[in-house]
Amino acid sequence: MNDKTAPDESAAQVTGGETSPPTLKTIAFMTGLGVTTVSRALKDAPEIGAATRQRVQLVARQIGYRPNRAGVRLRTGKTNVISLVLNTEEQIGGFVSDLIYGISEALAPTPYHLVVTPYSRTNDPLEPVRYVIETASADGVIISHIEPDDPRVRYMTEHGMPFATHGRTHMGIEHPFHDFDNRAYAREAVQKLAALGRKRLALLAPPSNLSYYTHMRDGFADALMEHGLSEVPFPTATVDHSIEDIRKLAAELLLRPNRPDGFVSGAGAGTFALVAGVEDAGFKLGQDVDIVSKQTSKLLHLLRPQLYVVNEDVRLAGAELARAVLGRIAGRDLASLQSLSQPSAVEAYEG
Amino acid sequence: MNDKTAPDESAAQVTGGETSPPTLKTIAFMTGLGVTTVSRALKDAPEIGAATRQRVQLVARQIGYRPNRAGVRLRTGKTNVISLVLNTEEQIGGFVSDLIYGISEALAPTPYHLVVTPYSRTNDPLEPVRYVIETASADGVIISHIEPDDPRVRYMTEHGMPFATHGRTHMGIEHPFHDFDNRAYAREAVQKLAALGRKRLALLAPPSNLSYYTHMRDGFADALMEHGLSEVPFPTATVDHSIEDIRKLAAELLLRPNRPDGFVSGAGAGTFALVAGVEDAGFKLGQDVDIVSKQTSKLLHLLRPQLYVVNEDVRLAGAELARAVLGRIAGRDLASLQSLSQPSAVEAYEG
DNA sequence: GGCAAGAACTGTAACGTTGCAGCTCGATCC
DNA sequence: GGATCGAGCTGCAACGTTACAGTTCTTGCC
Repeated sequence: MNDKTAPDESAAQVTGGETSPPTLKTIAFMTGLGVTTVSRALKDAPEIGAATRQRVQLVARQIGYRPNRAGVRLRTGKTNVISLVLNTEEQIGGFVSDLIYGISEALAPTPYHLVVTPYSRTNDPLEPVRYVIETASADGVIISHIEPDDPRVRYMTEHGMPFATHGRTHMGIEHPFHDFDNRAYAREAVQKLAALGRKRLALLAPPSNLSYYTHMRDGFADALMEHGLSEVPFPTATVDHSIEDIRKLAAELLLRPNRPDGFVSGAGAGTFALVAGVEDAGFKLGQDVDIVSKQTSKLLHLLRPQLYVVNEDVRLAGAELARAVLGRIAGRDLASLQSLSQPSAVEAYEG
Repeated sequence: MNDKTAPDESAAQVTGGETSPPTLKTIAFMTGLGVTTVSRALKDAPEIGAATRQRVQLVARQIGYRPNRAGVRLRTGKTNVISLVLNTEEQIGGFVSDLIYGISEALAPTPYHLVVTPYSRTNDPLEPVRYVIETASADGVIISHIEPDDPRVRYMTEHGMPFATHGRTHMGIEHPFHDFDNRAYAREAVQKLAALGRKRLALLAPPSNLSYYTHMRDGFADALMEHGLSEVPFPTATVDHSIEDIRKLAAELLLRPNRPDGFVSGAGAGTFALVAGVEDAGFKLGQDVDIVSKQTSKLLHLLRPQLYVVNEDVRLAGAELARAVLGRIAGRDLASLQSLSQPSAVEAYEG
């Protein structure tokens, strides 16, 4: 009956010898069915009888069948790959580690693999995204360092590539994202400093081209107004500057006549530099100056217990981003794929 | 002449319309050659005429031909993937980020993609390796957290899977690796403390099941002997313990009668905890106690300028590991695929 | 009894690539 | 002049999968 499938080396699967991984053909041979039937049965197609379906699935499970990724990919174009696009000149810190852990844990129970696609600042940030799309090497993409009008978002939208962004855009394109509410963070931070009696605050802001620069700035400005505080401009420094730069700039700022008595810091590593700068200038933390900082790892209170911290859970962000791209690929409703994580309350050291 | 290849939709490539990526067929049609010839010509096969070869390669370059990964993989089994196996319960810090940057930069000029394969401590560490081998989902593997007798190394060797390890084994199997010379580091660290007049040293060691535990311990012990110093056992703490644990244990240690006056620390994050513990116990860094620590990011001197540090370049390690697996895949000589990175000199703070 | 309908299954072809076994044709040899 | 050779090219088949277009066979209807 099975003139075609029977007499080839699939029989070897059963009779022993070299064990190459089972394929549909193996199962077809074992069950006496056609390859097509097996394929359909494994995907719960309705036109396959319930008994057959169960039988095939049982055999498949028993022999540890796993669809061949290359076969599926060649036939259907589905790669089962999510590409994480990373800037390899990322600032210091465990940020990226946690993001990757979060993503890969979320992908673990799915058939998706995580591929890291790097680019360096010298390259066009669009380059890796173009590569993924041109070579169709992933079903979905995750990007970070989002700008309000982000060319990558435009490009992927135009080319129908599902993606999720770690940060929000403001360009009239709706898309999946996850973001930390930096506006709320800045407000909380200012409120804390106000409660401590601080009057003249400076902001160690993100790079001004990124979306969350605006969010953080807005929250900062709003809260200043609300509490009747004034801002000491700290314009040239951003969390992306080198440690040495931030340190020097902070020290200089504190030696000016109208020195700040409080800082809001947008990133943990920047805070290390900020503290050093404050102390270089001869001021004492918790006495002359207070600092509220975000952190992604829990080291700041070991640096100086006088710091006030808000924790940002990047691992969670990774998991949310993974869920968001997968949801997009599955065609789920956009609203459920956009999430904003609220800052925890400002924490003082409790030793 | 070309009854088979000519009249299909490959023509559409040239005439415009929907642009699906070019394949061998496209080039075959454009050059008037057979698909096989084009394939051979692109790999510089000797049986293709020099003129034809150049012509084909020119056309391929012009239209931006890229081999279809799924096609190649299905046909040859070659995945062009390197899998990085990671423990998602990794200690804090940018360690993994840097490793990934190093690897992906080294892979960038090659056709290889980097896939991150996670596992958590609760799982069998062999599981991800088995997965990669059973599904043949990578051409090479990179693993870290190496044990002297590592089951993953044995497994991959037995199954002929190329790999490189971040750390050395001692099990009679030669394989590619990159390692930081933790023995030399510990010796340098002890020497520094001896020069500072310290007499009773404690070691914040790696987890005792890992290879570099032994290396660091040996270097530590050798140098103690050499300089006539004594060890204060600090047995329960390892760099993998939580920050709170290390902190508490360090404080306790310092309140014992025979307290240490110097520490050698095996990891940056551990040093944060160590410093806190020392200060909890009421001792002063640089006065009552000195600490020499490894670090992978440059934050320790901002934590306390009194610390002595040795830098470990993890990005370099990543690049070396990538080179090592690729070399193994290419069948290169083992000796050239094993590298040991020497610690930089101990650095004091220069503010 | 003949026929239509549908349930359950099937083979073929194709995705893009490469190993293999050819084929053609001009040059060389005896 | 016919056989031989090799350079240069070719089509076929296969890797594992799935869309598509059937093919059987049972069942129910008139």
